[in-house]
Amino acid sequence: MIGSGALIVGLNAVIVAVDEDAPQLLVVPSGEGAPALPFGPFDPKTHRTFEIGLREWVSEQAHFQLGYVEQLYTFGDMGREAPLAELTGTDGARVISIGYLALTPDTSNPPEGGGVWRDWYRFFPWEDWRSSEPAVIASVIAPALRRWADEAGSPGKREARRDRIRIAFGLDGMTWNEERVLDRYELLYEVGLVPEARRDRGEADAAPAGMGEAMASDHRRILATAISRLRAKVKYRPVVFEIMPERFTLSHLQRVMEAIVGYPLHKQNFRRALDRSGFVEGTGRMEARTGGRPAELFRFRREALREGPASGLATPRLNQS
Amino acid sequence: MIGSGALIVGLNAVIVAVDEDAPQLLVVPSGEGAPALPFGPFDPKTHRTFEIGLREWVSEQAHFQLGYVEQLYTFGDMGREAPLAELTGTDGARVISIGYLALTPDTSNPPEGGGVWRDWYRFFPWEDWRSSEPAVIASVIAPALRRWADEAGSPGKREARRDRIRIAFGLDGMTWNEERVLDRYELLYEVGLVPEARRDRGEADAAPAGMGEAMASDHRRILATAISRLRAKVKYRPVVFEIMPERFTLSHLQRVMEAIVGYPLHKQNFRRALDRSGFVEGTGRMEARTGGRPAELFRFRREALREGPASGLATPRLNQS
DNA sequence: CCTCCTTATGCTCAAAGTGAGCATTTATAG
DNA sequence: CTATAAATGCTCACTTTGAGCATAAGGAGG
Repeated sequence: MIGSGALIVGLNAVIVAVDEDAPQLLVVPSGEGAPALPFGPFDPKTHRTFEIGLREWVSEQAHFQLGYVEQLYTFGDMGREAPLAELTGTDGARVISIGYLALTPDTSNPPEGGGVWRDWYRFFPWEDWRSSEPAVIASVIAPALRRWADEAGSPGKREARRDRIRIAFGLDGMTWNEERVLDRYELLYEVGLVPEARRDRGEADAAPAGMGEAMASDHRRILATAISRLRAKVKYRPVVFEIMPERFTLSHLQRVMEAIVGYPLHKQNFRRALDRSGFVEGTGRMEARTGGRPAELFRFRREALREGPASGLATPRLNQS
Repeated sequence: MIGSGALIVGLNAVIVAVDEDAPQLLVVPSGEGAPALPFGPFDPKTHRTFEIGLREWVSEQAHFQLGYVEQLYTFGDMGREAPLAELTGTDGARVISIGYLALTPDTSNPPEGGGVWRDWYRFFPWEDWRSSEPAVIASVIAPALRRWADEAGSPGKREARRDRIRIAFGLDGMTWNEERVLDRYELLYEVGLVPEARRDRGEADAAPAGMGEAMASDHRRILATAISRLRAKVKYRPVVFEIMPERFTLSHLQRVMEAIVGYPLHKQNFRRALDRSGFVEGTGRMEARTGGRPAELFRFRREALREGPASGLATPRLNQS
């Protein structure tokens, strides 16, 4: 039973690293089998700030030191308790959780405590447009969404649904906006295309295949929020360098950016913009294992932050194929 | 187990409207005299979501219907309780507050319940660069900050402080970045230049004059967060129209944008960009009371949201004077 | 050593977008 | 009828983008 409004605040961390080709996410096993985001309670008595609390239990639980950390959003919709109860052992109380995004350059360090690194596109297959439009969209998502739009009660609602679909997934001539990760997930959830939706409604039948791996509770929603934020942020603040090693080649940096934004970049134009930004400087050293001409190793110029109105990196989309 | 420290979640609303020349903020009186943001507790038993809770008590307290609402940030640093206790009558418990930004077009509606509309630059005089660089910066802020930098223990720290100052206030050749409202407020707080800093530290001596009106608790920090967010957001999402009336002249729209971003815009270029964006369309009707040639009344084209990758309005800065 | 393949880097060109400012039009106030 | 105040129109030089072609420098295979 809910006491006199018992409230528990949980802290959720979306911990991201990028391993050349795949954006990696730290997940921990949960009771129900579905992976979960690292989760820890906020203790009002001992934690002076949320961030301190977060760093503390992440270092305890995952033996992992967080670097860059940023608050995402506070989730508190009713109905999240049931699935959360198992995770936290806090039956009955209202749980609200504050999501955080953390970036780290090291995936080498396999976190202890049961956590594992997982490609985030495993949870969002429709978000990876690097090689081409993900097949699930045409084969599963678009048809199911259109069916849902057709089922709407009135012609007005039908149009509203169609618009939402067009905007979220860039269908019918609209361009794909990679930042709408959360919009897309919420739409899929509402339409019942992701396993979590069926689970939360207590429905027995399974969601269609190919819709990504489910996560515990509403963690996939939190992850979607994190991806949206990160995809937007790399463009207006040089946060990518938080997940780059000390030295890197420009191709490596490009692959990391592509892994994040989810689409291929035009190499020459990416470099030109990078060059103008002044964010990187050559070290003179070379990386030989490229399989072709050796590439120069670059380094992030921290001073650049003090020079201009620190923006992010350009992401010139590569068109065609 | 989870610390059983009592936790209370409060909801704070930064409710903004723009009255032609001044961005208006809804404030309520607080016990200590300093104005406060409308504040209400989140009731875990009856409020299904935060937003519902927020709308509910705003409509109860201020007899005011909120339109556009967006979550800002969750504040929970320890040390906010003392000043908050008076406001909320919740002594002893740890209070965390979730800040929301709400936009509304109507200031005509003078809110009941003791709330009043106040120009937000009253609380942030140094943020208003519309007519010229605010005098306080050169007369009070810059000298005090430089003094603070000079007092640093080591040369390294001194440089770090100087950098922070340069970046936050755009001094020494750096350009003023209007979005760093929160950075600036936090710097001023840390240095002790705003009344709240002295109050929170229990110091008796007053902060320098001209540093804006203090607010209750950490409300000025929340307001700074809101301004930062809004200034950034108008540029990448057409949220301005949430505070515009149904019909408006382009000059009116420009004045509202200027009120928000805090600097003057280049009229012709602003219009050209607006025109290209397709966000507005002429209605054919005219507004006569301009004091010069009558201006056409325009209207927001909601459909525009469905056409492009909905961005915001351009803010071409007007240089010189 | 020579040739082919692969990835890194350089450079060019046209189209689009920006920053500044001059020029016209249409009211209102003497 | 004239001076003023805004609203609108339009130009021009300069940057920034979008697309691609061209060259350079390793390794692998003959």
